[in-house]
Amino acid sequence: MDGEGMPPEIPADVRDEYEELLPGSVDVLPDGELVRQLQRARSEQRPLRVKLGVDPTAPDIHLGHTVVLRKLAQFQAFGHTAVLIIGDYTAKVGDPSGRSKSRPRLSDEEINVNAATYVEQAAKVLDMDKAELVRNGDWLGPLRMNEVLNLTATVTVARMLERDDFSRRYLANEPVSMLEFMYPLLQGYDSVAVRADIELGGTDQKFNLLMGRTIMEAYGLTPQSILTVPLLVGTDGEQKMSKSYGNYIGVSESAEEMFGKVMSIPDSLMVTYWRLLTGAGKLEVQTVERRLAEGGYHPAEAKRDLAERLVTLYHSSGAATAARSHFDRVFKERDRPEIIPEASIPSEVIQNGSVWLPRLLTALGLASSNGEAKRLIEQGGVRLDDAVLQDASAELAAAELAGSVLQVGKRRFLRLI
RNA sequence: GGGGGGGUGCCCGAGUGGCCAAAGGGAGCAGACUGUAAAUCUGUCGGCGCAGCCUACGGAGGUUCAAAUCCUCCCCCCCCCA
Repeated sequence: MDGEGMPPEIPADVRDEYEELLPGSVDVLPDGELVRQLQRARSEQRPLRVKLGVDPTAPDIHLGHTVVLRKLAQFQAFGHTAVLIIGDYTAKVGDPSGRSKSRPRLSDEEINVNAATYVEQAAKVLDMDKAELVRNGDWLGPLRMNEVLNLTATVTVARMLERDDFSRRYLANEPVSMLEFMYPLLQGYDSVAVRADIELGGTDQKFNLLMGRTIMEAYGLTPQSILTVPLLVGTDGEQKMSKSYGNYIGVSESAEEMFGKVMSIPDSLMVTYWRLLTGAGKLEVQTVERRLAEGGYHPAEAKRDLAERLVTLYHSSGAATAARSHFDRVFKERDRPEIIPEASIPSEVIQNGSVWLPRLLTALGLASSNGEAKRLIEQGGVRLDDAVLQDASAELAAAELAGSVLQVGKRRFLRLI
């Protein structure tokens, strides 16, 4: 994971740069090309154009996206140009990478909304003032049929089927649409359009990134080199972080939420998160790893530190400290949080001055149906002022509920007013 | 264009006329244990104030006392041949 195949001789003038950019990458291809580009940039006194394409397919950026954004920010820090492509057009095609199914195609409105929040959230990691921000609809939209045909002529079906997920689906008798075949071609054309020197992406993008080289060459350009970063495993510890798997931590989530989600990751993921998400140097990560291995650092404590660090990054150190004490209070001491959201009892659930508990829970959004609410109650998951309620048929006097704290599960609290 | 296979709950998948709100697994949710970790165990897992009713097995009709299961038409996916 730390840059295999490091060329034996790194010229002194770019060594620092190279040794900072390489860690945290998986593939840097072709061999030695990055070093040559860094040197060329230096001798020609021009920054490298470093491309990153993101498709606004979901409204939020999560920590998984930040891995590659951080890498891009590193290039920025060395004076190179970050070219951030919002794939408004490709979002409509839907990248099938790593998926067993084709994605649903999005509407223009969804894409625009998503694109706006993406840029806003990417700014938490990237210096957007220095970045070049473009939308690929600007050049993909106006393409004429004959230009598209020229593009498709650059690649063979056999080459397409080299892509792992295409061939897997093909062999499993699952559909692969022609539209999906277009995706790598369009992404490659983006590289032509922005004259990319380097393209970054997750490891699942390797094929697409390499396709960019083929296509740039076909268009008479110097092919980009590529750098891939690891895919971040989500909070479930199993699958890559993704909104659709529900295992993500969004960069715009509240400090408390973020802290809690980090605490819920499996221990085995801690060091990886430390390495990929915090910006901590190699040495620091190694120290954490060693202390954990030696047993002098309790994993729960290490995870708190990790959570605090991440919250600091996306909120502030004050918010992080507060989130930490909130966490300890609620989950370690099993106490109530200091700040509990308030809600009034909806009038429609009150009948003759009393409320049927399941209906109350549903009305307040603490359960999705009366049936689920009953289940929660019967299983001892509902408390009123710290007392477990187990009678799902209970009728409570509405007047007496005011001021009480309703708790569902371990973490959902609501004060009734 | 011809022939064959298939579409089941969030996902995988069993089920070929009643015992089917549909086996089993996974995910989720709640509980126990704990460090909101892992592993494990228990319960639950369409809706309805629920011994009943409603909605559901790609869609629409039909046969039947009774259909996820049988028939007709349609839609979608895959394979083989052309």
